[in-house]
Amino acid sequence: MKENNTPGKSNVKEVRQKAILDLIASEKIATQNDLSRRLEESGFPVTQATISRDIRELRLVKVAEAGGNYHYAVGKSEDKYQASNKFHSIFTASVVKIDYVNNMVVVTCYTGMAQAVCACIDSLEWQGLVGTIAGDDTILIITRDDNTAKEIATTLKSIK
Amino acid sequence: MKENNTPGKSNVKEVRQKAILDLIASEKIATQNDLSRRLEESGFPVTQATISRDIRELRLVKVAEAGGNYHYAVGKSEDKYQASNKFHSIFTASVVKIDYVNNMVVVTCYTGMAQAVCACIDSLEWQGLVGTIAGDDTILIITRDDNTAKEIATTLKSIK
DNA sequence: ATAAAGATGGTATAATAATTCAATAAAAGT
DNA sequence: ACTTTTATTGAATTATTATACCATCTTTAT
Repeated sequence: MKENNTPGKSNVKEVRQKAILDLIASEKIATQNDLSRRLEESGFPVTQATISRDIRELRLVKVAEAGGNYHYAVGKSEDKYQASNKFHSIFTASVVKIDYVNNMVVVTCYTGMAQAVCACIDSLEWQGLVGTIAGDDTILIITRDDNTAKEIATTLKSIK
Repeated sequence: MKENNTPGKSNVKEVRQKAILDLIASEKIATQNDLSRRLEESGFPVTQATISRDIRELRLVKVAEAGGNYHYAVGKSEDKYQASNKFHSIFTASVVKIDYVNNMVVVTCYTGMAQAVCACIDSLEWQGLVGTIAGDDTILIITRDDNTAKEIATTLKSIK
């Protein structure tokens, strides 16, 4: 396990991905090679392959604009996530236990926190997630299939 | 100039593009070739080139999902309904997510908004809609049959 | 009716993006 | 320390997507 949380570490990838977000926000980037060039100018010499992977992780999309040009942009769900960036702190502060069975995930929270945590989970717009119900201290997540439930549970556990 | 407004004409391209929107709303399409195959099954035999052009015109985007797969989706700015009517503003301001399974549609809203959104949906007097139940942030719509659920979900998504 | 102009879509190919494979380095476990 | 695991990345390659070019069809104008 690497778990690069070390405060003193440079964490190249994360910084580069922030730079990518800045770049696509401030100018029209049409291709990954364009992005590669601009990144190099900003001090991040990386190849197209790495950019492809960054774009996947950042959930960026390539949209057509009038006139037949294309540019990269942040996807729908990413906007909402940024709007409520408190996901992580609410989540870690409130979640007690995560378990799953069949196509359901049960998230146990401290009393009164389930609604807030559930809103956080909803904001992620998980694919394969059919719906969520939150009581006072428990959230039920219903997924499309058993495997998705497992994946969501695993991911939530990794956040916690 | 062609301007195919002729009422009696079939207008292949437009119908095909609607079919594309339906397809990407109801299943996960990863590549244009996938889409080509599914379209052919639906009675629209077209090549990848045409799909590339349709995707540009429809402003569709390819997004990454957790697990490293990709799928096509409608872009952010693809709102079709007029901004002025009450339904639209309440709906877009409150609805977070729409999904369906079997003969049920689940509409997820920001906390506290589900009742208001549900009233909007009820006001449409959808035929094939059996009943609705709204909690604080989730609406369950029960339909007569599976296909109606799909249709309602697709239409609601196109509004959002 | 014939011509001109625009639209549509296929074929082939160019351009772009995703992935496989291997190398390296950093962490974690023993 | 040393072995193992995991993360990150580039080079090369494969896969996917966009487009240049051409043919065909529809509409509009003459």
